[in-house]
Amino acid sequence: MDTQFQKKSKPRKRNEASILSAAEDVFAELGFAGATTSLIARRAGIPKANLHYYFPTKQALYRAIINNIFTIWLQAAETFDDCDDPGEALSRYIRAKMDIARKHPLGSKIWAQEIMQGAPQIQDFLETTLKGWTLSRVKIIKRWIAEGKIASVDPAYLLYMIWATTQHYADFAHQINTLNGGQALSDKQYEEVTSNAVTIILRGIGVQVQE
Amino acid sequence: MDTQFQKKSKPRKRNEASILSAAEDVFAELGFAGATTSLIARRAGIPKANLHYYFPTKQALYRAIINNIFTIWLQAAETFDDCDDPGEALSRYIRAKMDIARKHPLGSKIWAQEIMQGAPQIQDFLETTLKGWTLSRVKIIKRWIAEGKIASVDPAYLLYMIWATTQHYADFAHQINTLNGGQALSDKQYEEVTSNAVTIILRGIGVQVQE
DNA sequence: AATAAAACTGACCATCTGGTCAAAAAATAG
DNA sequence: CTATTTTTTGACCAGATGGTCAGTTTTATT
Repeated sequence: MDTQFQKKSKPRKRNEASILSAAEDVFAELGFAGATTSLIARRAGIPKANLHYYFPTKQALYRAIINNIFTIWLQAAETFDDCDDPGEALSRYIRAKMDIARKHPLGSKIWAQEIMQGAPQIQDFLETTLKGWTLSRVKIIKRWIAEGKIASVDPAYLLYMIWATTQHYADFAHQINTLNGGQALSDKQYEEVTSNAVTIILRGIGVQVQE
Repeated sequence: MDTQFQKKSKPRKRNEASILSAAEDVFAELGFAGATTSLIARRAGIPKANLHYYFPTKQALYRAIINNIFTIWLQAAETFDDCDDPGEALSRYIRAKMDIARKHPLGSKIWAQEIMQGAPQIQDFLETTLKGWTLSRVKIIKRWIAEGKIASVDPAYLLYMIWATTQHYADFAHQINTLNGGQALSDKQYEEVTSNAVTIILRGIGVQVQE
């Protein structure tokens, strides 16, 4: 029987889920090189040999997690649509990115560490999907500039700024929490921080924004 | 004789320098947990036992590097002075940070990984020096707002945005280079990117900026 | 209940880890 | 040049690492 269409068994589903979750934790905390399969197994509550039954190598496990991160990345990417109103399109995109930073901080950290290490696992993604997406958005932003809808700024640099700001709230959450009296940002604070980012960036590129 | 005032011998100076340089490389690339003393020693061109003669433990070596990063951080911090003109003060600070991001990308990456891992080595610095510095700058920014010199934004969130944008160019240099046709940003591009950041942020908080 | 397939795991392995040490070599001081 | 201090290093250690495997237990199917 073709295993491709075989339903995943109950224990497989349960264990793969808890391994992936533990691995996300550990990879975010220690990076690929620093993470150990025995620590991941311990956090997942299973023996190491069992982990290797589901994911034969540390690399395979890491790649599975990288795949999840891509999926999330693509979801946010889709919110940047070719809209007539740059203010609406950009504010929707920034908000989507801020949302992801809050909901998936571990993925963001793993991504950051991958890039810092020279993207050994995701270089092809950068060169194909990310590059393609960026070029198409650069075109849209250029059109907005040509139509006089936003100030003349280099589109790529604008995107970098959006990425920087939004990912910062995931990657540097610990630093922000420390400055916030040791507390994570509340829902209200996070909404403020999001509005703040949207406002500064939009006003920064000359888009009127109602407060 | 008091060794504290003893001049460092020639070999000591030479070796400590090359070890620190190699260690900065490796820690930035692999994080504290992932870095190995034998790899650092190999890159420094000395046997591992010799490395441990100068830095008894991996921690001691790491702390020495963290100390260097603090020094650099403080240098940038000083450029944010209590100036009458927010535009001038902020643009000077942003430029200083961008400069550091370019000149010391490894330090920035090590800092980023420290924070992502929950700041095991620098928590006290965050709670004392960084917190104190931030509070004092928040006061200055609040005064600017009260005087109507800049728009009403949360000062802390403004600082986060500045940190995010400037550090991004160090931490995510590889991603940016990939999107830049595999080339590092040229001097000219880096100047553009810096001006772009200054412009968007200043305009974003309602400061006129001449282009 | 019988069978086949999937899941589990203790014990094991070669290699690498941070770190030590004693003895040799090089640098420095008198 | 001699004596002393500093530096260098191969060999070594106990523990951890990623990964394997054979045999047992659990689950699913009939």
